[in-house]
Amino acid sequence: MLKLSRLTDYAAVVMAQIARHPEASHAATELAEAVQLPHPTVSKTLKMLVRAGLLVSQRGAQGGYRLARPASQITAADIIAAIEGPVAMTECSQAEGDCELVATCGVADNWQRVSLAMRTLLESVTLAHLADTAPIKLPVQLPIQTISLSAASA
Amino acid sequence: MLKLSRLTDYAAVVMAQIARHPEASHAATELAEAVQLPHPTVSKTLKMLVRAGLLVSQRGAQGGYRLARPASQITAADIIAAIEGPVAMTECSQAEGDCELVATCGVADNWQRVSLAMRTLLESVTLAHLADTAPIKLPVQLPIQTISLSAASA
DNA sequence: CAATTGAGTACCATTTTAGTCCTGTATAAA
DNA sequence: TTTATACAGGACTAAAATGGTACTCAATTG
Repeated sequence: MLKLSRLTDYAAVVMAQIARHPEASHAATELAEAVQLPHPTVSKTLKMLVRAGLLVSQRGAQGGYRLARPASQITAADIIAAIEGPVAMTECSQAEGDCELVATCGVADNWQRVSLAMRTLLESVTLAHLADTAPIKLPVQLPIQTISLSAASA
Repeated sequence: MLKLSRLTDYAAVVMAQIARHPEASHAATELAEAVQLPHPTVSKTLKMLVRAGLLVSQRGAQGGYRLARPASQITAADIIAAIEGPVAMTECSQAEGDCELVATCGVADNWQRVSLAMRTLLESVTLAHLADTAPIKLPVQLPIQTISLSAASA
């Protein structure tokens, strides 16, 4: 289904929750209650987000998590990458790209273009958009024509 | 990584292979050799593609598989859906949509919009594009602004 | 120093995915 | 009509990813 993993889903929800109160520090326990998810799982997710540089953590009493930068500067692609690794539709879309079938494959180039277009789409959606309870209104203005399937230099 | 499953990847490769010789009937064995993949796996993939209506099969001697319609009328989304089910980024993006967290989630609507934009993107890429050994040149002209994040009626 | 809260690690259960095999059935050609 | 070819369907197994839990350590505050 080309679905996000459940943890990624959680991550988005939690990030949105934090983004709605950007001033405060949010303890894992508090967040877990707010989003109605098991505490250890939320905690795990938060740690991944810290490691990816999307959140900063403060230990000790009165500690908790805060956004590392404004919600408008955190993208859906960032969140997905934090949990699942870089957005890439196929083996060969990744940097390492050690697929032994490249010779007989014949679709690698084109998949990579599609993959790039998807990444661009996801990079155009910010946490501020996601956290907004009202449906997003802004036109994204994706320059998809120039990116997706013509001369991509990847 | 928001990655395609390996079977989906195979499906795309096999479909492209068939698309390059649309006149002939292609036996599973022949295709397996052409793309250098284990025969039973290719066979399984082919069966799924038939069930999804993307291929038609012919039993008996000289039988095999052919495209059910021109390559230009089969999309990447079709192929993905044939193997993985409908393209949907989150639980709640699907028709059934029985996620109990909708209340506390707060990002469902917006994820659905993103999901829809991705689906549109994948629907704009045809098998003819994928099968083309040269990088795709055509501008896709996705009307993404009107679809992705503004008033979607889903 | 004690209470709070995050960090790290290891582990287990479940689910999904991938791959194989076997038996049945339709078709075409000899 | 017989035989070889080739798809159909389903059952089964193995492997991997995923999700979830538990436990211990480290840091900060008061």
